[in-house]
Amino acid sequence: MLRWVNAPLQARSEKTLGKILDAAEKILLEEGLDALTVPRVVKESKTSTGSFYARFDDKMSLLSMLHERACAQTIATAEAGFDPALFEGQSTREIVETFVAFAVKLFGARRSIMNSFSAAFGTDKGFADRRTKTAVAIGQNLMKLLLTRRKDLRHPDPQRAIAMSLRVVTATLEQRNGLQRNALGVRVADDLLIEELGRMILGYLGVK
Amino acid sequence: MLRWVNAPLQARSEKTLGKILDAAEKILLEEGLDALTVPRVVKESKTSTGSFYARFDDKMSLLSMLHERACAQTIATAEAGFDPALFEGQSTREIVETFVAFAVKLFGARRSIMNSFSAAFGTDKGFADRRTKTAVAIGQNLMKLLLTRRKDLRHPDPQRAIAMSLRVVTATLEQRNGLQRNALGVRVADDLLIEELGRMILGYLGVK
DNA sequence: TGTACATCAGTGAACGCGCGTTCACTGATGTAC
DNA sequence: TGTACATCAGTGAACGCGCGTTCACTGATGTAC
Repeated sequence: MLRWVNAPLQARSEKTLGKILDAAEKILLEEGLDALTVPRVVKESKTSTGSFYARFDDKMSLLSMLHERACAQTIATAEAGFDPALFEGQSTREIVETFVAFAVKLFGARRSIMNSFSAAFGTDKGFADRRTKTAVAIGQNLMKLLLTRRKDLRHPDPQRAIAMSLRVVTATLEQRNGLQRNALGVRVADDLLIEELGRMILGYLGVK
Repeated sequence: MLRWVNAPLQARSEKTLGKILDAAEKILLEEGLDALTVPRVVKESKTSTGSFYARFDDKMSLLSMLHERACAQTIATAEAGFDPALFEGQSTREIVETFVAFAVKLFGARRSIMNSFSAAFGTDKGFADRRTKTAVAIGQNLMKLLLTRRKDLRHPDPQRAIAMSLRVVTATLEQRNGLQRNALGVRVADDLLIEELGRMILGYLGVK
């Protein structure tokens, strides 16, 4: 599973690995990918360069591991959150509204680590593959949930429409994060964004 | 206007400046911001480090100038393309469809230079300001055009809806560019994207 | 339980590299008389 | 028109810096008998 690290064999080094990962994640979250240098991680985690390279083959291994963790967590969240059993008795409209609100909160609460990796996507095969895998997994879960309400969707091709909806919602939220609080002059409030995105997606899917 | 360059006084240096800008733009377009180093620009433009620093105070000045040019070009394009006079006699539906198709082509043809700058947005005030200014300008022009058809829009707050539509369309296309050809496993074809985005926005605005 | 030794873990100075930038210099252009 | 000189333009070696990474070393832990 954790293929790119040299697995720790003693509790001591397990702890060091944890400290390194925590520090790296913190730096990534607070200051972005550019600030994530090995000297910085080492300093922040109160370890040493040698310890770092005893755990990771190179800097890329650290990035891969962080990305893998973030992807796995995201997939797990989607699987749990989109479980059809959770929505029994609720209207399709409510499902869509819940999905939108959930997405807004997820992207808004703290900038996802995911966003920090975007710079690496063009270059590296591993990152692109992991990102695709994650997107597909989320898509499949949302799809599975919404297709149980297929008869409530008036869009001629519900499957395509669901994929498109996911794409549009995540893109809008990602962009909003990137722009920091400045898109069209003002940062739109969460409530308003949820309302408008909800309206848009409900209309697009043709929810009765 | 070109505030951050030391203006060339002879035709000779004007030409050198042009070569530097062309090379920089090419590198940015083809290989992204990371590849844009001063040694690289100097080599590609067949000039020299000294020439570079005779024109630009520092590397940031080059980036600012490229960004300024791209923003100005984008604003000019929006002003020309969203001129209400161009759409006389056309239905509101056609306007929206034209807008979406135009946006897809614009982002798709060649990755906009704009996307290359996203990494610098968080850090630098100048970039953020310029980007905001550009977004506002595009928004105002689209707004001016669509508000001439206000009575055709059923959305309770057309102004807000237009701003939201612009945001969603650009975000979706930006994300598509970033993901390179890999979003939900497959890159959606232009035609299909135009169709679905068009359907979504038409429905959202409530075009009759 | 105690001792010897192999392995694991941790340290931090040092290296090579490519970056942004400077600078001493040579050559081209414009200006004054 | 010709000459002298100031200024503009261009060159490329060299500098300092921070990065990713290596390595020789010390200390801690586990294992064998």
